[in-house]
Amino acid sequence: MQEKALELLKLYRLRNTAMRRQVLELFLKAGHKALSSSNLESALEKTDRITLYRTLKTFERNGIIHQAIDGSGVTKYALCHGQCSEHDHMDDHPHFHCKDCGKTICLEGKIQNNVKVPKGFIVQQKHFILEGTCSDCSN
Amino acid sequence: MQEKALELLKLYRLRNTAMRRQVLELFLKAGHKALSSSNLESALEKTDRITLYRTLKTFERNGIIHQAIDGSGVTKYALCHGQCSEHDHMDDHPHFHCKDCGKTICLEGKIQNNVKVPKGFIVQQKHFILEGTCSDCSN
DNA sequence: TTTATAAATGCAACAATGTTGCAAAAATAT
DNA sequence: ATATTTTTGCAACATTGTTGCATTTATAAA
Ligand SMILES: [Mn+2]
Ligand SMILES: [Mn+2]
Ligand SMILES: [Zn+2]
Ligand SMILES: [Zn+2]
Repeated sequence: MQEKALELLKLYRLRNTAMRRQVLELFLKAGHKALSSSNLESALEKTDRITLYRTLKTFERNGIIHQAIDGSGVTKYALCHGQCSEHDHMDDHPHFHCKDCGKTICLEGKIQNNVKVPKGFIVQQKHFILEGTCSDCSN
Repeated sequence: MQEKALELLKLYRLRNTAMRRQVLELFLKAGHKALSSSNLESALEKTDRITLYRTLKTFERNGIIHQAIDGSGVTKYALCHGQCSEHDHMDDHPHFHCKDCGKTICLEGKIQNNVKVPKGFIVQQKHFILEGTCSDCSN
């Protein structure tokens, strides 16, 4: 994971700092699971929430992570698996939010939509949230 | 509108207070538009944000209003037009969020979904958010 | 390898929002 | 009119988002 993290930082021309390395490793480890600031904070050795905040913004801006909208009111991010770029995130997949454990994960597949919007409305992005119980919690 | 508000309070057996009447009237006037606490606060004459908070919770609990999840990070509520009940909201319709003016509205129609969830996952609710530019902002 | 430069960090500071406890006030039931 | 039950308003606290600025650090240049 460490190599992958360094690789990514180099690829995106971001300076190699302890915070960035660690946060990136946590996202790589998380895979399709979305992480909140507080998730990350408790997993980090040294934690300054402002620096973390800016790190997340930087990663988001660069298309390394995307916000996983889950309707919980908690801001969560997950690794971009496809190819995202600045302000043009391709995270066009549904998210599942478990009400029991609070976990949010990125699901496979594109969002289908046959929603009719009123005249004059222009749709630029879509978010599909499924809420319920995850496999860990349903047993 | 005043009569309608009083009617609803009676129907749900909620005590007729100034805050409840006014908030309800604002929702009735808003129609399909979702309102945030701060929206409401600036529209109210007398505003105690805690009382407003509890009023919204009460209305939500009773199925008078539902949260309009729009991914903006701002909690917004809109009138339940169908028949919602405690903890069983039927707000099974998409929401449109305008990035330009921040407005969120409830769209017509049920949410379609052909999303495949992994084994063991149980879906209880769905949210569909369309983001873009509303008719007021697209001109 | 040292030094210069550009960027990131850490802290203070502030705002907004969510949330509970509790005494006082108000709405309804008796 | 009075008793009972709810609601309100305030204090208080927590979490999160956000910016400015001086200091530190990473990288580029010499
Ligand atoms: Mn995702
Ligand atoms: Mn709605
Ligand atoms: Zn779960
Ligand atoms: Zn708009």
